[in-house]
Amino acid sequence: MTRQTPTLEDVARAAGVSRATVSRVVNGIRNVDPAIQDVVREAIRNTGYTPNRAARSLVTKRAETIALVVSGAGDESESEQNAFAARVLADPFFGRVVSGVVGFLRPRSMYPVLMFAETEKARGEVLSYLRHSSADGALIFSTHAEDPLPTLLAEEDLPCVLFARPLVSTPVTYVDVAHRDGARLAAEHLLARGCRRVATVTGPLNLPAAQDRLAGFRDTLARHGHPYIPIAEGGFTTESGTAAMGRLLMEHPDIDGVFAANDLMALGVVQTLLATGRRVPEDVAVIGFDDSNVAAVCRPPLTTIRQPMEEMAATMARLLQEQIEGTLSEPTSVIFQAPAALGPGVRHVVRGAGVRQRHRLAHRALHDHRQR
Amino acid sequence: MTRQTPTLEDVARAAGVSRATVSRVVNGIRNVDPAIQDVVREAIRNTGYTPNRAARSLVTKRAETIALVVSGAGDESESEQNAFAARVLADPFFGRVVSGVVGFLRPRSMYPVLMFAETEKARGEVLSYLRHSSADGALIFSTHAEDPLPTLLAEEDLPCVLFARPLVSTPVTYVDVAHRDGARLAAEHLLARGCRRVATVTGPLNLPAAQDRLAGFRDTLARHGHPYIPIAEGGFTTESGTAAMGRLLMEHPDIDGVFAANDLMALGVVQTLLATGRRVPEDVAVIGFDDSNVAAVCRPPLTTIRQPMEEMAATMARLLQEQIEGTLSEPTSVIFQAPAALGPGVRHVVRGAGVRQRHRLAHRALHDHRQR
DNA sequence: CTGAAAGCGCTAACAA
DNA sequence: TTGTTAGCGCTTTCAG
Repeated sequence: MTRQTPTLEDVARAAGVSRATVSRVVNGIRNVDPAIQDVVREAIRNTGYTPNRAARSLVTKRAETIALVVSGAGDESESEQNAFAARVLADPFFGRVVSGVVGFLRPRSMYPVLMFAETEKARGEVLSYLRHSSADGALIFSTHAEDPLPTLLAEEDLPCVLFARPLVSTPVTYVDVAHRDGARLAAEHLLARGCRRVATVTGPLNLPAAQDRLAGFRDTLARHGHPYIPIAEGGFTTESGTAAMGRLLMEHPDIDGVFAANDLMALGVVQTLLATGRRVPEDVAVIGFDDSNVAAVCRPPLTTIRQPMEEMAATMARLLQEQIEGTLSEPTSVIFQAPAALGPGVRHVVRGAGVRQRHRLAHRALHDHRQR
Repeated sequence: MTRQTPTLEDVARAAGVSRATVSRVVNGIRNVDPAIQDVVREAIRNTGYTPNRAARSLVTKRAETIALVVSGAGDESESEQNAFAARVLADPFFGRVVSGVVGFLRPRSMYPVLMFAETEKARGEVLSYLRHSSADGALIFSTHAEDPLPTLLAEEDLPCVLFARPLVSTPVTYVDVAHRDGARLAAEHLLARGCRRVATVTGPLNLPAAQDRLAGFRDTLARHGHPYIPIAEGGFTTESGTAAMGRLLMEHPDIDGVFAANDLMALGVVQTLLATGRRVPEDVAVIGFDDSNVAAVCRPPLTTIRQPMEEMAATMARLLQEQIEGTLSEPTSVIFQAPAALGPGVRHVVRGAGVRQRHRLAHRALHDHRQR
């Protein structure tokens, strides 16, 4: 019934040459007579041949595929797994990331495989997937600070690139944004607006990103004569933003400016402010930090610090590719500047130029690490 | 350097049996002495063996992988390809779909590979990917009515399931929502609110979904004594909603109720209404149709017809699986009811129960089709 | 119930 | 420059 897909053998026969020769032209290896190349290419066209990935992968140990892994830390129960996936995927953050990755992969005819690694078992599957070269490497997006996956991958020298600097020091390549600089811009924005009683809703403080945004915000305000800043910790969700703002208002009802460590929380903050009869931004100015793109659909328009998420994701893919090809031997990090943008869709002058930094690791530390 | 991953051979040696026997227990084939099974399983545990997918796939012609394909119709230029991908991925619709698919796949330790097929070349790649069983089947999400991909797949009997009924009649399985019923609920909602001068912003009218939503809306209103309904065609984006509402107001400034054929457009509609000094919903009531989940982050809360997107996507995965396993021979369609929900997060009483329908195809039509 | 043997389609030495 | 050959790791007849 189902027509067989043509093999190298078929092409070889059609072209009157050996399999090896066909293989050579398919893989663009020189040392093939140009005339024969033409004949072979013609035969390929006639037969409609395309290489069988499984067969090729079996011998080359290359899948020409990369894994896009969303990983957590815990050991969620079966029932919580779907919820985990749903939560991550529902976040607009995800679409932007995939978009950036796909932008890099597409021209290379590569396709990402989507994996989740929030349990011990799932991590094991990711590991064996990579060990078998079912994927040549992984792009890791952790939702928890203590995610063990990066270390597990690094221990086995499996190619991977992280989104965001990991909490534990692991010799691994990552891409991140300059959180402190972004937070500084947020602080300056509020000050420039004339806010004098500012507060911040932070992300989960065990996350480096959340810490850095808080630190950058605090430092800037301190430098401007505001040594004490009320803070409330949130969980990067809209609901947590709503709650956190409620707590802040309880203690400090006269707040006139708020920096929310991400846009979803900023949304929650705005909702609480409106619900308590305050006007935004007349009474209280709010600025977010752009992980998602909710700022674009928000009324009133949300002021936010723009992260070049797509570019960051594309850069991750590029670094992974270099790692797979062996072009990149040492762990590297690329830090993007987060340019300020007021409101959604505002054209920003400062492009987010990536600043690549060599990550020098003490030999000893690396060694110790390998010893586990 | 890189430790070899253990093979069947290794396990066989450790267990003192042949490769074939190990393979049998790995694949759960009966007719293996229980005692030997234990020995083998122990050896598997000790060696840390996991099957090599490429090798297995080479012989079984099964990849245990499915493709999640976002396909367009046109033949976009190179530069437009990224834009295409970005547009689709930015839409929250996408996250919900992936979430639903992953919900089905995860418990089966399967992972989807993400593909785009908006050009001739990309379609070719998807086809050969499936022909080679690099993926066992495809879940297709078309963004255009004249997408040739479903037909191409059907012609080669490659397993696939579509999201939404295709425009051209193709013997292919699909999952859809009862657009007319949903639109009817939207109409009834507006009438119940007391609206008397209603209008609608439709989707691209070459899409069956957009046609059906329009038809359902019109029919219901006609039945209630409103034979004429102003309409403006949009493109399922926020901007197109803004523009369409502007056109409607130009001709009919006294509109007091609007049905937008999706939420993104509803957002645009609301923005135009507010911008022209109208209050929502006091002056003009707006109801959307939920493709994305923007309704949840919208102020004022958007009233919308809820589509059970995740369940629909999960059902697509299930149908594809059945097709791959050969359990499902004939093309089938599953139509979900779209329950009405007022505002975001409102618990709806009517669950979206899937109504499976056999899709009876005239033998002759099918035959003609196969002849191309 | 178990093992031996023959490939799946491809690449990569190694010869010619 | 080209062909021959030996596998990659697995499943699957076919004997035993």
